[in-house]
Amino acid sequence: MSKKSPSTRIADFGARAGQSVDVQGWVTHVRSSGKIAFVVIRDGSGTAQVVLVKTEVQPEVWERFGGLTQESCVRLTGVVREDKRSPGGFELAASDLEILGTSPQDYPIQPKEHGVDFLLDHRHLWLRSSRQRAIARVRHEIEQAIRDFFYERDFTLVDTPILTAAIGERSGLFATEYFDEGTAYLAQTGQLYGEAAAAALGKIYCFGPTFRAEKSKTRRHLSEFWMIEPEVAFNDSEDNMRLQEDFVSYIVARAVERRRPELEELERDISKLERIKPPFPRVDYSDAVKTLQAKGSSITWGDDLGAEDETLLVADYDTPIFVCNYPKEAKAFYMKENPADPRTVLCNDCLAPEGYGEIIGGSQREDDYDKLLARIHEEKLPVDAYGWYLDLRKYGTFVHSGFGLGLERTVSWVCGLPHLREAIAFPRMMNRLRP
RNA sequence: UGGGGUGUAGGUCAACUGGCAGACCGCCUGACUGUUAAUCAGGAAGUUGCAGGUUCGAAUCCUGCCGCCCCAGCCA
Repeated sequence: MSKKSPSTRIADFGARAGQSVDVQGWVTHVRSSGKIAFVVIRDGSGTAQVVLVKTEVQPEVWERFGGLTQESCVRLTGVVREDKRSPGGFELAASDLEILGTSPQDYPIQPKEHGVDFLLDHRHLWLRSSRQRAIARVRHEIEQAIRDFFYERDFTLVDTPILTAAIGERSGLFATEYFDEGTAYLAQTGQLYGEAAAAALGKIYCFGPTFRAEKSKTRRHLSEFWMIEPEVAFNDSEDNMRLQEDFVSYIVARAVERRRPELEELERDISKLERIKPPFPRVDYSDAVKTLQAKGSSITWGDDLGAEDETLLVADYDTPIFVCNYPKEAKAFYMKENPADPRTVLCNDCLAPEGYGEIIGGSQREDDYDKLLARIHEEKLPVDAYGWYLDLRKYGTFVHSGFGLGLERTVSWVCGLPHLREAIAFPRMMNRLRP
């Protein structure tokens, strides 16, 4: 490929009206009317219509145009001009066309309906479509908002390990051999390491991929997903929920503020997002059970909320809600016993509206050495593996709380996606390891 | 893992009670100087998921297997 002057981004067309520029990108569409042709190209910054007139270009340029196919990579030279008939308001009157990368005639993705399986098989190409680009940009904005939120509040980012010994959640683990140390497991959470870091730095968060080998095939589960887990020294469960509602509201507001065009591309009802403001309603677990029973659910005290129960409960609200203080048996061993009702623990789930379900699980952590040890025994967990975790209660134990927010579930909710699989570039699910 | 559904052209789907394998989109060829998922004319394109069975005859009925989707459980 030849070296030429720096190319112009389509996003900058407005500032270059009347000037001659070079543009590099991929052909998304070709329309021809005999002696005039329209080529739509995409360069990552935007899409633009290019106009070629047969009588105004060299014969070989017109010839090359005839060879254009969907997703050909091209370099175009021409003058930017304003034109109401062009989709972006500007178009390029082309004088030269160079094909940088050809594309055969069998490009599989059409601007029409496709089945999910087909699209996921072609995920590497599907990403080029406008809807997928919009989702990627919203996800990016949310990730940046997350980092900004914690940075502004003086949290320290701590990267926790992905390869771990058996520790953390109960459900399925991915295993791999680890030198002479036996089996290592892909991390399901960074929380326990986060607790250790909180005693060093006060306010911390970790943000990374987590792995669950659960054999679940639902619209709300991935085998590999990204989780944000803050942990704050001296926060109790109430402080924890205040942090959560501020955090979620900040993320949503940021997406609405800076990614409105993308949300419109996704046909998201933005008014529903604009209602997301703190405080979020708190519903005590025991009250939730009574409400659900009154609505006809078969739930009894002690059960975890099923998906149907969540939907039933959330139907009364148009903001996220907190369901607080679940029975001990339904929750993880590290959650702090509720002094007001020892059958329960100081915890909360945050349920998103519109049926998106649980986006956060959070709790105050058990800071009493003996009670924590007793819970480890009750759950029949290997005490040896938790020696270092118990040390956090042995050496200067402290009230602390934290939570985990599922990134893909949040992105799905903000974008209004029907399934989690579109919320990440290359989803990993039970039956999908490639591309 | 359990329950329900589904599998036909590159894609999305039709095909009545078992009776000639179809449509649209895309692609190819041609026409067209302002198209917006252009339009018009023509064309190519199939091991009906796989294996077996019933039948004069199977995309269609039966058995087994496989893939995928939805729901549930688990969770974020």
